[in-house]
Amino acid sequence: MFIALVPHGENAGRLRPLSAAGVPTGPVIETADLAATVAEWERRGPRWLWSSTAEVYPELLARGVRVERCLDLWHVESLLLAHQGRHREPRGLGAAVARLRGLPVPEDHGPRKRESQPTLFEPEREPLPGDEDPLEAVVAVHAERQRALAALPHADGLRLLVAAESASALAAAEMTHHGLPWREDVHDELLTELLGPRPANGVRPARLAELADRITAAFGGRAVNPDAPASIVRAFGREGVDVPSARAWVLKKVDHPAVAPLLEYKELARLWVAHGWSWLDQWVSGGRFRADYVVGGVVSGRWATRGGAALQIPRTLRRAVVADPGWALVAADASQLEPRVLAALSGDRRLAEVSADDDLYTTLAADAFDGDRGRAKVAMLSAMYGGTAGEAGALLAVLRRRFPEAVGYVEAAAVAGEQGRMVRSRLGRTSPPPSAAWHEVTGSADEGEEAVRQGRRAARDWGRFTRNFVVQASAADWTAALLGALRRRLHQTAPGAHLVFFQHDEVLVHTPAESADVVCAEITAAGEEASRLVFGRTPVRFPINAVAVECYADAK
DNA sequence: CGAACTTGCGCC
DNA sequence: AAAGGGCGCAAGTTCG
Repeated sequence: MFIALVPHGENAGRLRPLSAAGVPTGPVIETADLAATVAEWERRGPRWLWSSTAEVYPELLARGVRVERCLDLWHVESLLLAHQGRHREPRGLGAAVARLRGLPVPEDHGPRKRESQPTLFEPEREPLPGDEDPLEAVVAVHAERQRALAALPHADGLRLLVAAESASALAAAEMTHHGLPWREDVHDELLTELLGPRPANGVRPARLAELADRITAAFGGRAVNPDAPASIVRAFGREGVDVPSARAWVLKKVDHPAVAPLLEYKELARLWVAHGWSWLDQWVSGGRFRADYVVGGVVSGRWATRGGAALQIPRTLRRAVVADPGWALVAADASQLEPRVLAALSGDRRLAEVSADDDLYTTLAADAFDGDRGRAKVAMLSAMYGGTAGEAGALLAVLRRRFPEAVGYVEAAAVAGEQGRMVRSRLGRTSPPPSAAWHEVTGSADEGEEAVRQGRRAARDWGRFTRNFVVQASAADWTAALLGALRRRLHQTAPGAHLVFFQHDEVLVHTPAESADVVCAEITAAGEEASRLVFGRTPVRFPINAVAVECYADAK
């Protein structure tokens, strides 16, 4: 059973039960207490149907209501449009109903960037095109999209994908709601230790000022702005040292007294600017960091975040992520997910055998690279990312000889991209078509040397993108299935435990300490469930390393 | 003057 | 050891 739901105003809303096929099975229900009504209906185990989890669910969570399942029309629309190569078209309910009714399609006004911790307020909703009733619009768009989905050759995969993506959207809202446990005192101590005491706003911390002085001294007393790359390059130039840029790895190779303080400055300045005291003020409150996740924010299906840089938390700050007293954090990551995904995608038997080991690269090295794990890894990464520099080409050739199906799979994807064709993930996430400018450059009739060179380069670049897309997007299929399975399992067997963080192939669960073992077991089970759902009966192993810790920094 | 671009680095 | 893929963010610089 589906229940279509449209909120309006202060915790009011309208719902309508639908059959599995999307046909209304009862009258419209009006409620002045949406949260209570949803909680009531939730006991019957429905699948909620709404225009966008990100818009509807946070308010329900704030009122203490969790739902088990939903179908998120924004994601349905997004995945189906992408499947047709229409990545640039707006996805909201207004756009969807306009397409359905043949009306002009309104622009999506993109989600506004959050400035700080979330506040709850009711955003003013624009009227739908043709003044369509929002509840009727949800029902109509859903029915039409289900028909469209059923007619596709990849219907099963896409159905699974929209379910997993909808579950991911629920998980994302719940993660924001619960927040990542964050010890402000630990963070502050760490900053003070590395940078000196907190300075007044706009003033450089003592440690940075001191390093800046040392840098200036090393350049003979002439002022250098260590925050300005051009200034650094010029300063080295005056000393007779030619550097192409001021990147850390470039400077590391330079022998000059300014290098050491510069590298230290860069590292600390980065911490101060990106995750210093103002970050703490802005993003952490009540002992929680509430990241704002954007599910489906990346074409490959990876999540993005809006504000707070939640997916770029420096490793040193993991010290500040500490479980509440009596609670534990279970940190789990899928080890070497992408090569395993490639093994399953391609059906390469020998690579599947290699995946039996928890450390795939060690076995790969023993199998084909004389035990040299470093080379084995470079070869595999080159296959998945399209690397050619240095040794990579030769190593890739070794890999190709030994694992022809696996390497052939990504190379076919690369060729498709070079020719401007779309590629798809296991479940049907679809790469965007290249831009008009790309076709211009690659299809140019200009036979000049420069034009030909540019065309080849653009083609190769796009091939690298599609080569990586099939792996990265299929990994996103797997993690979406994992998240869906895990949040369901946690709810069933680990009361109180909830997901608090997700980063590409890694999750954190905050749980009452006594449930930590159960949580670890459920994560393993969820991984097996995801592998079966996405890849069927594959011999490829997807081991997950799950460990209960008090502090995130103590994981692995 | 603000907008748009560039640079560099954090994470996977 | 670096470079291949994907991001977000902030400061500096240049553009209009």
